[in-house]
Amino acid sequence: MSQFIKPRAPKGFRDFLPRAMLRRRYVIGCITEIFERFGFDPLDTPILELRETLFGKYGEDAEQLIFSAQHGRSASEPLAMRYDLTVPLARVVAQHESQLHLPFKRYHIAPVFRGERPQRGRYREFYQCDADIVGVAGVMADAEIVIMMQQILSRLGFPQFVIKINHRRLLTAIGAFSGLPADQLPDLYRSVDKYDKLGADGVRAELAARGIAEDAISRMMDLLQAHAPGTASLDQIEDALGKGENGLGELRELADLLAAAGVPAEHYDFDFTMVRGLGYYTGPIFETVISQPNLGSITGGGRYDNLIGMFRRQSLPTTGTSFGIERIIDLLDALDLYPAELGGTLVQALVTVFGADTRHESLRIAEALREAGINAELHLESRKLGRQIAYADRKGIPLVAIAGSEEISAGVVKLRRLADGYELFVDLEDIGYAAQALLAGS
RNA sequence: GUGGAUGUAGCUCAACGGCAGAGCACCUGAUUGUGGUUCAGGCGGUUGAGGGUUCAAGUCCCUUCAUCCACCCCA
Repeated sequence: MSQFIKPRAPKGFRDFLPRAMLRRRYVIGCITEIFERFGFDPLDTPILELRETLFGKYGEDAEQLIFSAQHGRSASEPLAMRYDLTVPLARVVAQHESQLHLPFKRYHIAPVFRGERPQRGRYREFYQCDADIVGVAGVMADAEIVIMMQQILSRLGFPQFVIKINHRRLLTAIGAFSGLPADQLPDLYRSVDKYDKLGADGVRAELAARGIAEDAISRMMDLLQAHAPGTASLDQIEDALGKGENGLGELRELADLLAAAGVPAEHYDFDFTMVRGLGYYTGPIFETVISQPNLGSITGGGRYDNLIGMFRRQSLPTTGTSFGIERIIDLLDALDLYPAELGGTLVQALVTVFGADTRHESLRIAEALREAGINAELHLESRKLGRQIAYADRKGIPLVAIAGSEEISAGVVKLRRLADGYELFVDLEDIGYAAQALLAGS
């Protein structure tokens, strides 16, 4: 035993066996389909970026989680593994702008890496599914992102979900209104973000612990907790803050557009206690939380108009969202929301082999099935028939094609459907059609 | 990074400081051309690793590694 290396993936990194892979492919397929339906085109970028591309974008804490990736003998270019897909997007836009047409709408589904301590729903390598619109400053772009989020979450079959919407400028305005110094805004964000977990009193306590004045706390808590159906909560805030560059106008416009697009009112909600952690957001922000099994947020996004300016003289307005497919998959697992036909294998038919004298015929059967578009696996060893059928059964292959000496001398193939044991004989030239019919359940 | 819990067969878990076990899975046969049920048999372990206490350690102590949970942070 000790001569073997203990088989183990690195901490926070996972293998995906076929059954899990099929589920991932299903989820990614649903999301991709709707991204494309909304006019987004695919983009991919290297897993490694120059260290200087990533650093200075995420904040000090996050930077400590970036994996560096050095090759032993070429230390000339300091490299790091990508931490998200947003900074690579900004780099690509700045680098290839002559080849892109604005507005640039791209989606990007790829693994990213963070050196966090792993936990359920949190890994060191995980996929992000991002869709972003570069070059549009107006709320139409934000509205399209939210409309698309709503369609994807519905498509995945979540019975109930709420997209929380807030606005970064509104949070800033509330802070200013309450008399909070600008340099304490990050403290405000961090504490308010825990509202769901700590409750109003917990947030008050934490703000106080951060050294924020009592009267400022109570003034802003009243505003942050404003909650009323539809745009009524916006009215409450406006009564206190008045009109101005506080994001309220954009949120009203957003509500108007969502309603016009037919987004059901129960699927979105203005929630002034929702804060996105990342510092680069500048406008409307979005987040979806599903609370049944609590795995944290499954989507996150918003407007970040200044990020591209890190790579380019003039920035470009950008808005977008990210789907956390690892958590979505964990939720679909828990709620069992996969379509029934999603099994453990893609193989639709197993072609049995009796022995050396019949294997030519088995090869021809497999080929006939494949020509008919059926995923056919040829049994590569001539074990006894019961073993071969048992193999198909355990693997979840629905059909077995049998051609022993009896069938061969009669010029036919026997097809057996394992679900109900139904069998029929067909000519080789009809096998594709017959197999299709059996798979369809007739 | 901080705190807590847990590591025994491929998997889920038992075993008072006293011979390491069960269920499931796997393999073989009953059934030489028919799976899922049943029956019989079989394979499978340096109890995560290292050290200590003891006549004796899976069990107690220390160290270390890993996993899970909470915090921090996030998808």
